[in-house]
Amino acid sequence: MTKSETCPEFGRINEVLARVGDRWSVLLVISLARHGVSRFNELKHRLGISQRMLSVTLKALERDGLVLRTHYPVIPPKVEYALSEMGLSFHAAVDALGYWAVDNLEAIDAARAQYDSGRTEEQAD
Amino acid sequence: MTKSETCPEFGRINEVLARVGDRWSVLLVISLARHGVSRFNELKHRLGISQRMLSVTLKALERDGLVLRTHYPVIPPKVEYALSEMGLSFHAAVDALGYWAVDNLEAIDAARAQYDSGRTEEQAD
DNA sequence: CTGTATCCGAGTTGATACTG
DNA sequence: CAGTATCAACTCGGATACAG
Repeated sequence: MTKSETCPEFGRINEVLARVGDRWSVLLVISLARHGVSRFNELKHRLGISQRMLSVTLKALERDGLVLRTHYPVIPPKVEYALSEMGLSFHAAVDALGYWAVDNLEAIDAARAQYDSGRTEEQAD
Repeated sequence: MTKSETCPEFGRINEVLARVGDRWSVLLVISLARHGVSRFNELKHRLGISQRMLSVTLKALERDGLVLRTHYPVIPPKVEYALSEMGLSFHAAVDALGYWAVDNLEAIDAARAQYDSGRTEEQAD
């Protein structure tokens, strides 16, 4: 684990965020919050995620207690995924970040444009 | 960019979050918020980050307008980094996530322990 | 349908060395 | 002190094939 002991100051927080803050986890949580209980292939399609990553991410999220898995012993198999209470609270925090992103999209683009134009002048050789 | 078009449902937001939501960016913003204006090596030590990643992340953050860079033309060189207004607002959102992580550390550990113990029983062959 | 196992290319990160 | 360049190691994600 290269990331477990980044620095004493952040320690576990960083670890948790690293685990639960990756791209697919976040997307999965948002998607589950929006669409409610969903099935495997449903999520797969909705997110455009590979089976492998969906399986891996879902399992990690389940292990961390953010996602609830319900397996119906029928044929063909049927499994439903839903957010737990903790998953819901996590979504709230993530959503805040999402809103921030929306609110600051323009500002970021502007900052980038300005930064890039500044650099362009310099490399005008 | 492999991540730009994850899925039509999330688009740009996902892109921004991917850019600004990575491990080092988050840590850097938190650290700058806590300790205020900081210098390069100061951050390097504080976070236990490599020169390369610090340089890369700082530059990206500066380009996105989250971090302000002040370069003093003295010898030896002195450069100070600080959060911009946008960086501050980003920190607010990120902090919420940090608090969530702190608040749910125990619950996550518990969930993991339970999940793992459940699996241990099963593989008792 | 819901997964798991394997292979493999691509992107990321860190160590090291060097510059201003 | 504050970076940048380069290279090797590692991780991640996707495709594929197979299993329950």
